[in-house]
Amino acid sequence: MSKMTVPEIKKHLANHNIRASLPRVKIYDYLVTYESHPTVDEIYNALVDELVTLSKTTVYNTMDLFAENDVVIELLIEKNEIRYDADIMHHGHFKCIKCGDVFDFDYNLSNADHDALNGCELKEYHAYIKGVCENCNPKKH
Amino acid sequence: MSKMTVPEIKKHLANHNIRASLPRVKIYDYLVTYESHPTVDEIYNALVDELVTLSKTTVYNTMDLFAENDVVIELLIEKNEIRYDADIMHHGHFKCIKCGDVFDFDYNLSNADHDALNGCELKEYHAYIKGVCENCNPKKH
DNA sequence: GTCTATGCAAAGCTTTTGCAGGAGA
DNA sequence: TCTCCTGCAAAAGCTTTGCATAGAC
Repeated sequence: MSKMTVPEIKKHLANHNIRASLPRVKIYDYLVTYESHPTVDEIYNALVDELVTLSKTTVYNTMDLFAENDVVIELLIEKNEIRYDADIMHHGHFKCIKCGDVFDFDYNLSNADHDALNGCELKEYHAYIKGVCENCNPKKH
Repeated sequence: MSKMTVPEIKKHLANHNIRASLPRVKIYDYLVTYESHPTVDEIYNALVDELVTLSKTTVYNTMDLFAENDVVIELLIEKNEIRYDADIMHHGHFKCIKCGDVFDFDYNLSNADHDALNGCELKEYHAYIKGVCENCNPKKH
């Protein structure tokens, strides 16, 4: 059950100067459908059954292309691990250290007190919090 | 010119259940002296002239130990790159995409609007901003 | 003296690169 | 036809592991 139709995905990619191809459309579809902030490995494993000739090289190439063209954001939360988010709106990420799931949350870092950055040109805001989510929290009521 | 004396460093490490050794003291001294948020490679290269038998294995082991015992924070700003910060107080990092330098700035993510995290136990706050610093900004006055 | 840390060498992974074949315009 | 994309194989590079020696207490 996708959140975007294939023509919508094609148009969205074209708007970001990315030509459509089967791997690119399927990868983008996977990202917007599951919103699971997957790694390259997870994307590859999720799609290789359907796209039997898919290679990790293509997934790496595609994710780099998507990131360069602002179609996805690279999430750096755990070391030696890059996750991808197709929601490029300004938001934060919460990672549960028990179940490993990553949730979105709203915040506004640009309102924060960062006078030290006067004179700097700010381009990208990133924020994440680690902790224990409601489902994993034994204190939940 | 160090910001902490060797006895102070030894005591600080001991307070965090870390035994002193020459590599550990020198690495910690390097972190607090230069505040440059270095990578393992940069730490190794900076110290190997003085500690001629130093190995990267030791730097890796030491940084993992420091991170586990809350003596340093791991900064994940650029993919495939881990930087270390001996300032474990809650603060944000600004990385200049031109010169590559990383500066600290104050902020308070805990004041942010993140109702979505009600019920979650929040343990670590991380925030970073990328942009162009004052020195690299051609528009500076 | 005992236990722990160091550091060399080798292994293990992830990621990148080179390139030939194939798909799309 | 021409260009770009794909994906196999190999290379590269960072990080981890095993283990014998060295050092800390």
